Amino acid sequence: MNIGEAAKASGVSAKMIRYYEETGLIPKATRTESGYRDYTPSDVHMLRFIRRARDLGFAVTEINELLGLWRDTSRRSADVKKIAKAHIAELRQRIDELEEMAGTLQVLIDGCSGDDRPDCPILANLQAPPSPKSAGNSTPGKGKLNRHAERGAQQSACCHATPSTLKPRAKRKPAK
Amino acid sequence: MNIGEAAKASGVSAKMIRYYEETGLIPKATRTESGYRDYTPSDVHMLRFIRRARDLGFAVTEINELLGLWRDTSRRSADVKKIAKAHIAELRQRIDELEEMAGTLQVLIDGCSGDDRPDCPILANLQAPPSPKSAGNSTPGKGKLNRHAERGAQQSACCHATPSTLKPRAKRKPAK
DNA sequence: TCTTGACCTTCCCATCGTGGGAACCTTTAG
DNA sequence: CTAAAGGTTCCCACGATGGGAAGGTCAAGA
Repeated sequence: MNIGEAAKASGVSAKMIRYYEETGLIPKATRTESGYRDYTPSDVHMLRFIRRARDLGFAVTEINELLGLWRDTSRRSADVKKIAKAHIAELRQRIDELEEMAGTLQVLIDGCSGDDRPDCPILANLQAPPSPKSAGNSTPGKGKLNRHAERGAQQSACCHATPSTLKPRAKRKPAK
Repeated sequence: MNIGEAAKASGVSAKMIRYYEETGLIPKATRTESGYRDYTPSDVHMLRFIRRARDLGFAVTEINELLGLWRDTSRRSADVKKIAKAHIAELRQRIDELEEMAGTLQVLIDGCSGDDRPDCPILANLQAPPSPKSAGNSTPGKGKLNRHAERGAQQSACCHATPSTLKPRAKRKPAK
């Protein structure tokens, strides 16, 4: 079947299928004489696996590891569990961060009259947030929340014969 | 003071200060004779406002609206509250999505022995997730979680004299 | 005075996963 | 035979941020 049909059957868009192929997450599809990609039901199965993993929030690099284990019938479930646990920890961390934001914001919203008057605790807080907690905190600029946190953990030193580096295409140095 | 000092004093990196200026979130800084950007304590105040709003998860477009209200001393607090409420709704939605992921994943993790055997409910679920809920669901490919959801809500039709479009540099629409 | 190092400037690139769209080729239905 | 639908590659954009190169500026110490 062609890419459009595979997309419909798997829930992964044609664009993303090409992208996954390009980055090496999935093997290169075979081609028809005219150059169209051709997919088997087995390929669709794999795409659905990927789709589901994305729905659970796994990053593509993590999915790459999961796919390796999926294909390896002599895998140890401990390895799978380890990845899943690392991922859920990340999810919970993000949840915590968002909840901290939401909690603070809710307090401010509750304190805002929301009428025609200009006075607003929301703006007041943005303008001059109180020191985070307890007394004696005199370094207001240091308490970073690290909201968009720690995304640099790419190099997972995995090594199941990592596909083709899993890095998006070229980077043609302009030879300026 | 120069950009490095302003960065230190506000908690916003020099890179981001230049970016905010470029996108029109903040007005263009005055320059010294030699071309260095020059900041007043008032500018730093504004940068701290931005920093705090980012810490609460507000997107730059939302901060743009908040800044407009902040500067407008005859604002209505209702307008501020509206923005904050819209934002908290978004936060809670993201939290819900993440919690759904984490919940599902936790169940799978709990069911995984995590030993040397290959059998693993995590992989099994990725491979063939059960129908979302109740019986009779025969359209397994349709239940999108919409994880990276609805990000297209840019056009907020705000109109407090939006700075310089707030879009990062060029966009040269090919005049189609 | 000269040097050095720290800082500034602009400009480009990368991230991550996804979509939009142009330009062009192939398949299929009418 | 033609037109539409859908395939192909290639480039661009998003959002917010960081890295870094090439070159100018400033301040402190020899």
